Amino acid sequence: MIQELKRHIEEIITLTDDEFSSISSYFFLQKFKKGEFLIRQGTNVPYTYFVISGLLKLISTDESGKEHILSFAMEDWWETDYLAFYTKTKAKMSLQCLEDSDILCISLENYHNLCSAYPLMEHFFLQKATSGHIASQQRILSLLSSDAKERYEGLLKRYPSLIQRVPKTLLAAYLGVSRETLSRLSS
Amino acid sequence: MIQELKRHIEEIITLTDDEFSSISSYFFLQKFKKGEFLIRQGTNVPYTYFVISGLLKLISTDESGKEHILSFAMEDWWETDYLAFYTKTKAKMSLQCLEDSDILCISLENYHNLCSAYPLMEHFFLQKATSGHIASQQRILSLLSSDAKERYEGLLKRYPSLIQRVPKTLLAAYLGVSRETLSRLSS
DNA sequence: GTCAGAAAGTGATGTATGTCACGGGAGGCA
DNA sequence: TGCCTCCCGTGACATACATCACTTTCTGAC
Repeated sequence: MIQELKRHIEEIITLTDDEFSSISSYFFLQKFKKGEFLIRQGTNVPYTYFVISGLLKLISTDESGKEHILSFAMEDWWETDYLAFYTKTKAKMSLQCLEDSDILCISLENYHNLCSAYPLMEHFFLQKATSGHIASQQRILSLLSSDAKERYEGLLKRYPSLIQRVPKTLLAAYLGVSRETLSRLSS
Repeated sequence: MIQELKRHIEEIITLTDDEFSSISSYFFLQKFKKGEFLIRQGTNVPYTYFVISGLLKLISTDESGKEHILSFAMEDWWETDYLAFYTKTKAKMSLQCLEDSDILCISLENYHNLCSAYPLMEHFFLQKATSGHIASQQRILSLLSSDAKERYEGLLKRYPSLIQRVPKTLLAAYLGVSRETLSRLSS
């Protein structure tokens, strides 16, 4: 199970077995059932999560009760409410399981200690943060420049497996269109 | 001039004068006039830029010739086409001066060398990348959940100085609405 | 197998926003 | 002064999309 993390980290840096076994001790494994919350809007956010298997959604619910999906976190994704996590403030988002999931958790303190002990890991996280930033920018561009249909096609192209795994209602909440509009696009 | 960079870095980490003077040698200063391009869509992106003074826009021009603004880079901002910069591919965006600007430039090679020589700087860049990611996520949320008027008011609140510095046409291109719609919001 | 709830399609209608066209004002420059 | 360009406002009209209401299909629990 923890081997998934090793494989993932070694896509970017190389580690000895000893190093990795020490690194892995900064994490702990937790299993969640479909529907369970890892983070609830308004509560503390003690961990950042790494998805070994399963699928999560990061959502923000507005005053009118409408759910907006900031991201789907699949295998090999890091996710949390980063602002709340780093600043120790209350979550502005919720993180919820769409499937039964195996998750590695790391606390803020352990995260800092890990980076101090292993500068290579800081390098690893920098690359992850950078590519996350690039991906967000791409999404902003698609929201600025594409209509609903183009955004939908782009999503299918980038994550073809998603359409099998989540109901269209959720894809709509990710794309920023109504369920009905998305339904009419397909026809 | 280079002191702006020192002050900026020291908001996050602390450096001796010697360390900083060595760090600063990885950068060089360049002045740009209003209207000049730091990056042109379709060309190489040899540098990441730090804005000492002035104002830039990071834009993507679509097939129909319409400009979309990914960000305004003001004093103390780091900006480039990150994807093109890190992967040494051609720029998908342009970076252009909205005012005469003083800019520090760092090449990819120097960036890597700087991070290797000064792990503290890697830590600094990690924090910057993280907060950039958080800010992008906030922007995605506002595009998903707010209408044009709310987005405009949010922008004014976050960057009240912008409205003095850039024409409304550009604010519209940032918010993802037409110039005309934005104009009608104010009335 | 039955039933309740979720998911998905679809019609009618309302609305926010885009597009096109025009005019007026402010500022740079010969 | 006159001219040109950019910026901004505004009216008329088109359209993409939201919302509401209804129906059908699917699925999972018992």
